[in-house]
Amino acid sequence: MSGVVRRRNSETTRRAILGAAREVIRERGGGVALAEIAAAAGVSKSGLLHHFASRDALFLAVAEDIVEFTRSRMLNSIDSEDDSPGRVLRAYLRTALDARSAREWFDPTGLWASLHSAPGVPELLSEDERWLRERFAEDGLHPQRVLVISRAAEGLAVSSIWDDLSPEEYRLSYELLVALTMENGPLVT
Amino acid sequence: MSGVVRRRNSETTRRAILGAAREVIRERGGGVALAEIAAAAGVSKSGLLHHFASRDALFLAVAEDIVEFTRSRMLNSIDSEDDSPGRVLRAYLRTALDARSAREWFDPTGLWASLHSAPGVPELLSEDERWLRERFAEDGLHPQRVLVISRAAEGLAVSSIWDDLSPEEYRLSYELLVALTMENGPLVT
DNA sequence: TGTACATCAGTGAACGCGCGTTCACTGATGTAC
DNA sequence: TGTACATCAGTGAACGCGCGTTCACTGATGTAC
Repeated sequence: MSGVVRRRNSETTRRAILGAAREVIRERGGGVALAEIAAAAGVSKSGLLHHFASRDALFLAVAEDIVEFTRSRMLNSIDSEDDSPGRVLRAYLRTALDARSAREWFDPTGLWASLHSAPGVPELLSEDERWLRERFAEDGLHPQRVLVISRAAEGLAVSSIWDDLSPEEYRLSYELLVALTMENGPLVT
Repeated sequence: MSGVVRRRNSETTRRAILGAAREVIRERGGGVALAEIAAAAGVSKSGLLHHFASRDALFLAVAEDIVEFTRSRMLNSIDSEDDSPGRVLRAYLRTALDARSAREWFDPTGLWASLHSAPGVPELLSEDERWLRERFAEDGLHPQRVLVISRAAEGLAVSSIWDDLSPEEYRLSYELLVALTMENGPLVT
């Protein structure tokens, strides 16, 4: 066949850099040097720049990578047996409040805040948020519930990282939010 | 009297620098140059360094300033006529979700995330959060309500800045949270 | 009142270092003939 | 099969710039006598 077979696999290196970048930015903040990311990916600084033209380009790519990954994980997390109102919101809770995800979305060094400065990232996030709200709207749950529960999930995710929240308190909060999706109708009379 | 009268008022300059720092960091992110903060405060870079020994020292002072200011504003915002359960939480909602405050606490460039890297700041925030939780606990409102409402307020504050949330939607959310403090008892049966 | 000295907010220039970006180059693999 | 050439992932050294920090200094105000 006429397809080009890459000698050292370019796509693999690219993904290694993206993963390393996400990890290192999360751990050390948005101020990290590219050299540090490159080292974590097992490539030289020039090697990194070969795949991503600039710091901004890398940061935007990281943001896209996370959004795409998280969105698909949420969709996969929808329980196909579950056909009562709130199934999408429950999948969101599972995804967003899973310990790993929480650290991916919100984190002490401000992963998102760091990425936010790269051109294109704010637009990307707004669009993702809009998409999410639409899914929730189709979910059959009373709007009051969607609003309170989704915001509380976000607040909880933030707090779970910044403040020191005990695991029990965290689990309790999570279960309370899930329980709120199991009933329907307005929250206030 | 024997008190020292300062010629160019040191305290005034100090406060001007703190205010300028908060403003500039919020607008341009935690990566701003000290020169820019100094310029906004109407002082030379050396002048700034005369008051705050280092970048880290300045950032910690800014965090302390915001915490102190916000805490006192919340306390002042407690309605003395209001003696039903949830008065503290309502004061918190007023303070945290006031447009100005929201921008002070959470903001697109990650004011807190930026400050977070300065030594001492994480401890400061944890301690403030703990203090706040204690006030809420004394408030007479069912724990489920405290938990969901306070987290939702945080989530809403974050979202109001990062995502483009319409003013109506914001107001609606705010009023819903306040309404939730006006009833009592568990949220789920 | 005058004089000598101390204090201290604020300055400007210079230093040094870290980091993003550039660039010429390597060497492994693929293609044309 | 062999030879000449193209492609391209990845490298290392050097450049240049921005920025935090240092330092010697200024000048206004205060104090001692």
